[in-house]
Parts: sequence; structure tokens; C-alpha cells
Amino acid sequence: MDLISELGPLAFGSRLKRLSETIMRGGEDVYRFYGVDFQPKWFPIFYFLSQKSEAGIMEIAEGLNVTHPAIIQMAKELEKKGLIISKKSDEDARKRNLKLSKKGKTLLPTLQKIWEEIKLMNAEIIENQEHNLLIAVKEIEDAWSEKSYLERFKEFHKLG
Amino acid sequence: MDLISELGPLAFGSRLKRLSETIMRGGEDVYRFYGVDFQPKWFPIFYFLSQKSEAGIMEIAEGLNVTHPAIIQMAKELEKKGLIISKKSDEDARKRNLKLSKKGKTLLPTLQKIWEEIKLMNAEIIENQEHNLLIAVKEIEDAWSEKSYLERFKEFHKLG
DNA sequence: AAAATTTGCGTAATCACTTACGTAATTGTT
DNA sequence: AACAATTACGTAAGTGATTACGCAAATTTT
Repeated sequence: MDLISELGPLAFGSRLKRLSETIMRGGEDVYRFYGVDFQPKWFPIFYFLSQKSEAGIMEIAEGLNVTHPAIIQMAKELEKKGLIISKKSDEDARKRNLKLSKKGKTLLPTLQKIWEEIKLMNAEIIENQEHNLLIAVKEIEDAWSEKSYLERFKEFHKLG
Repeated sequence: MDLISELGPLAFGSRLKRLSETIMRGGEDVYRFYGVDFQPKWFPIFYFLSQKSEAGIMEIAEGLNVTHPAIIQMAKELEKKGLIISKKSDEDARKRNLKLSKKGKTLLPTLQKIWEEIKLMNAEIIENQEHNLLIAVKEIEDAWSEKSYLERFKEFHKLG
């Protein structure tokens, strides 16, 4: 019995988190299946660099909508794996630019193939949904960003 | 620009996690607004105990679908706040049973009122959605639990 | 051109879990 | 009854992000 599934909107946070972790873990399996030494959490930054070719820490962080320490952390891992390299910017002494290494660029086509398959498969699951998760999440995100939870709550409370 | 929002199903994990954290953080505000010293993450276990009146660590962990160390952790916090108490089981010397303390029981009606309001408000947000997040998540959860991601992937790959 | 502000990055501490492992108590097997 | 297997719980360490803080370089203000 899973109590949480009966609580409706309450305790929804943990449920979303669990789902996201399930999805992540699924991704791991797929890379392993293809014998590729790559982690799902590296995807966003790696993909970003494959599009942008070169970018600073903050630029990536903003592009991916995560904090910059998170990028530094991932970048460390990817650099350790030799998939990206970093060098100080010439124009701005504060900046450190990241880009795909030779090894990273070599791996890219393989990864792209895998991503494409994952994308297709996920799309299949998602398109079979009556209520589309992606759209639903986007709607909630938008609703939330308009107004803080507390404001919303106070308003609701005043009316109720 | 938020790159993730353009990636479709890929990199969806972190996005869900972030949304869940936003929801959690919103919850904090609401308790604070009511001047109640309670954290959103305590809700599942507290609610569970309000229904079950007494339960062991494992029973709660399974009921809430989290690992037992997580329950131990939360229980420590709730016990520190004096909201629950624990005592060794008489029948089974390995077990430690948790239940609401007097203070916890006293707080319960207030919490229930708050929960009801949160629930109503969330329901309002959710009902205004064209694509219902709750239903969407349930659908995905169900789809996922049927078959592992990897199995699904292999099958997909075989057909594709 | 000096001073104040902002920006880019790095580190440390924290958070809310998880996995891994250990131990004692109970239950099941022969 | 002895042994093996399982169960309940506890602790420790790891994970993947966050906030908080600090510093140096660049930019803006006056």
C-alpha cells in the first residue's frame, strides 16, 4: 500500500522527486546497455556544450536553470572523464570557459544516437498519456512563477 | 532562456525535482504564516501516525514508500520537537513503535485545518490545469511500474 | 580616476534523502 | 533444539543538488 498516492496534492513533492529519480535511474541503464560510460545527469551540460561549443560557468548555469556550484561539480566530473576541457577566458580574467574535448567530440555521435532513441521512447510513453506530463508540469511551473505560493495562499485564504 | 524546457523528455528528472522543491518550500511559508512550527517533509509520517495511531519504523517506511533510515531521521526531528514519542514494542524486542505525543495530538486539529486549506488551494491550481499533473504523474508511475525502463527500452529498440 | 556596484567563479556547509553495512531478535527448517 | 534465513532497526558514508559566503575582476556611477 502506498499511502502517498491517496493524499492528493499533499506530500506531492516527495512523489515527484521519486519519479524523477526513477527516470534518472532508467537513463543509467540505457547508457550501460550501450556500454557507454556516461551518466544521465551529465546530459544537460554536455548537450549544452554540443550546441554552444564554448561557454562560461554562469552561462551554462543560467541556460540549464541550475546554480553555478552544480555546474562546477558536474564539470569536474566530466573533466575527470576527459569529456570536456576548460581554459581561462582571454577577454575576461574572471571567466573559465568549458568546451567538449576531442574525446567528448568523438563520443558525441554515439550519445546523440542514444539520446534520440531515449527521446523517441519517452515520447511514446508520454504521447500515450491522456494527460500529458510535460504539458502539465509546464502549466504548473508557469502558474507558480506568476505568484509565490504564499501570496497565492493568502489570496485564497482571504477569499475562502 | 531555459534550455531544459526545450529538451522535451530528456533531462526531465532535474526539472521535476526542482518543481517538487518549489512545492515543498511553498509549504514552509504556509506553516510559518499560521505560526505553526512544522515542516512540510514531516507531513507524510505525521499524517500516517494520525491515521494509524501507532506503528513501527518499517511499517511507516513501507507505507510511505521511503527507506527506513529516512523515517528514523524524520522521527528524530519530530521527537526532538516533542510531537511524537517512541517506545520499544512489548511483543517484538526488535521493534520500536512511534505514535503522536500529547503535544502532537493537541496540534493535530490545527494541522488538519492547514492541510485542508492547502489541499483546497492546490486542488484549485490543479483543477485549472488543462492537463492534470496529478493524473499525468499517476499515469507515468503506472506505466513505469509495469515494466522496467531498460526492458521497455530493449523492447522499443528491437522494434525500432 | 576613485569609489561603489555587479559579475564570475570557487569553496564550504547543509539538506533530504539514498545505499551499504552491521547487529540483535525472530521465524523457519531439519 | 540447533542452525539458517529473515526481519527490524541503527549508523555511516555517499549523492546531487542547494544556500551562504568570499574574493578578484570588470563595469558603472559620480
